[in-house]
Amino acid sequence: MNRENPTIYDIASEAGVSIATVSRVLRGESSVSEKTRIKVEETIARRNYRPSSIARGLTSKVTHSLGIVLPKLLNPHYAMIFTGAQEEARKNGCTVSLFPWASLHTSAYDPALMLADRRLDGVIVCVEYLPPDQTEQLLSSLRELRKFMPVVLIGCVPPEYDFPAIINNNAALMREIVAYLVSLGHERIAFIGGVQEDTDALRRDVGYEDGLRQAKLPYIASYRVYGKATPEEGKKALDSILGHLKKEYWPTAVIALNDLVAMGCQLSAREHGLRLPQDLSVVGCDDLFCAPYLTPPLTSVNPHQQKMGARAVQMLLNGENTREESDWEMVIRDSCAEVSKK
Amino acid sequence: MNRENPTIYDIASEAGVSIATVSRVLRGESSVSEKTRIKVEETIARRNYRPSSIARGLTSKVTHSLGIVLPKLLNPHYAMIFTGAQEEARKNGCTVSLFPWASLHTSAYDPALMLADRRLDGVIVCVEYLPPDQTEQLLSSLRELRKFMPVVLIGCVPPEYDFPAIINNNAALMREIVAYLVSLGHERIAFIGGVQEDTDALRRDVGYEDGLRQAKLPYIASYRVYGKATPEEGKKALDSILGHLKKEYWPTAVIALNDLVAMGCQLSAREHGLRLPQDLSVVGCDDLFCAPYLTPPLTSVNPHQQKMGARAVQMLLNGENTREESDWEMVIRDSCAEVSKK
DNA sequence: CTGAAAGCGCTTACAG
DNA sequence: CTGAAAGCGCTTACAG
Repeated sequence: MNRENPTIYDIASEAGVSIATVSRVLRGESSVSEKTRIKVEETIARRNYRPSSIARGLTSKVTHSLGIVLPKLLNPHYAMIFTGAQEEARKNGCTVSLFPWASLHTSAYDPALMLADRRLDGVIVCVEYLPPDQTEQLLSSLRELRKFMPVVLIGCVPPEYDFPAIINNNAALMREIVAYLVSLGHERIAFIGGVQEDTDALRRDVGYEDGLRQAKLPYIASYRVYGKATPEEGKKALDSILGHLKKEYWPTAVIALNDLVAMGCQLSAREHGLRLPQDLSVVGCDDLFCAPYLTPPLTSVNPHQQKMGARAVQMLLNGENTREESDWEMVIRDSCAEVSKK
Repeated sequence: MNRENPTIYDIASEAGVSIATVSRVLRGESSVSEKTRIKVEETIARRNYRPSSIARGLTSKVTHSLGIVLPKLLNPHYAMIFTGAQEEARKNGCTVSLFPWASLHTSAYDPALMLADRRLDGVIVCVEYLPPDQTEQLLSSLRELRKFMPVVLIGCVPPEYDFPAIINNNAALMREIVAYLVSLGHERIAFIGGVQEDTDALRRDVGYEDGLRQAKLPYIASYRVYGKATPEEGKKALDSILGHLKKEYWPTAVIALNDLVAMGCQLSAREHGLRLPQDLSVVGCDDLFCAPYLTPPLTSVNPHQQKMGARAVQMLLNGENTREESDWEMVIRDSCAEVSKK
């Protein structure tokens, strides 16, 4: 492997011009004569010369690389955001690097700042639940980071975060889901998932309760079970509802925090001998690729993740400093049924 | 936003030392006296100084950033590889940037070489099926790329690719799956998915046919349907088998190229009134997170994607130039049943 | 143990 | 239209 690649000096001397001229044809400046441009381009091609973006970054202060901070890539929800961001970045000649969320809030050696070292052109941070004490630390990390590069947040961003952001209107989303289930005749609607103190869960609870109120349905505490947004926890949660309540009080519908939780609920329901969707309607959120292939195909809310990712990149690159609400749509499949009349 | 961050000069002058000394404490050299080290560290902390990795990269030739080229992040299979790579990279102080596969083989403006510009410390390329003419181009792109940085390949790498690689032994894997199904009494075993000319499909076909031969079962061409590795194509493929054959010839088991294809097969089977798994056993591959939540929970092959990603990073960082086989294990769930005796 | 100086590979005024 | 020169923010011999 020949790692001795030519530099701008090699090209300049071989083409018989100065490095300034080479730099000009590299950047497509029009002030170069046809003749010397061709000469330079020819030797660039012949030598397979590629200018170092590192050196460019040093002088021009632009690195054409962005960062994205994700809780976990394994949840396709985040993979979709990443993909949207990556595609938009690519259109603008930028790449995007992945940073683990941990680096932002652990008190380990290198907090937010291993990002800062990178001198990125900007970074997208997908926020997720944190215990209160760590929230404090995250915020100050982000403030520090912002001194080095633009930052935009995605997710259910708490109001005290004074950053440009794309936020989910989780309250409105929950209201719509509840209304949909009510329209199918459901009166016992459970809501599963979310960490109790988290902004996300808080906003969802608001919408959930709003929805119930609007339908003149009582809020029943046993129907609200908190937990992490995983299939396992979703299963556990529904297990506990079904285990603690007499059958006549069992919910006829359950709203899951996301599709992962919904998958766990479906499993729990099946294990309890419930027929889906006749005995239990389930609604998820995020509209993962597998939603149509679950049994029954899962009704979910599509939050347009790729669009969010792409929009975040635009905000970063345009220096927009706004707080926007992302849009979403319900995707009705077969996991909800009209409640059966007794 | 104050983008005027201090440089090593600022720190040096404020601490009353030379930039060489600051550089030394930055890199933890022991040859610095306790006293000046403390003095320097104090002013670094006070000014929130972060050395620029860009400038460092220029001098030291090490950028601490890796690249990964993926067909698509939306298939969790690749997200897992990425995650494994990212975690291993992190342990070594590196980040990893995502590059779309397209950039490697389209004849667009910037072929493989937008990667080269980045002067990465190495890049992982996950290979996937390409039409023969593009294969040629990919190979030459990779050879060019390799002049700039170490490259390791992951996947079903064709033998003519003379690169360090982590390869899947797809033939052995297929043999094991066939043997498993045979042990359940199956004799009519279909195999769905894969692009016919592709190395991956080729290797799998070898294993599939080996397996049949070993069980003294005939190879029946109608049971082998090619197609892209998506749920939609998987469904179409099984639809066509079930549509063209009399019921008595329907397969009792189907091996899907991957879990995505398997999901489509399950759907097709259900639509044709087949009970799963009694009437049709299904085996997938990749062991995606949703496999346990499909109906029935899908038996699949886990290829240890995170391990592959991590190993690839090690090879890159250690300059290992080997061709390794990745290991894997079958995860038996409930999607396969003994074939029902007539 | 510490500093002066060269160099990494570019871009960007500034002259001409 | 083109070149000489300074500068981007570091690291690394080389002296001392």
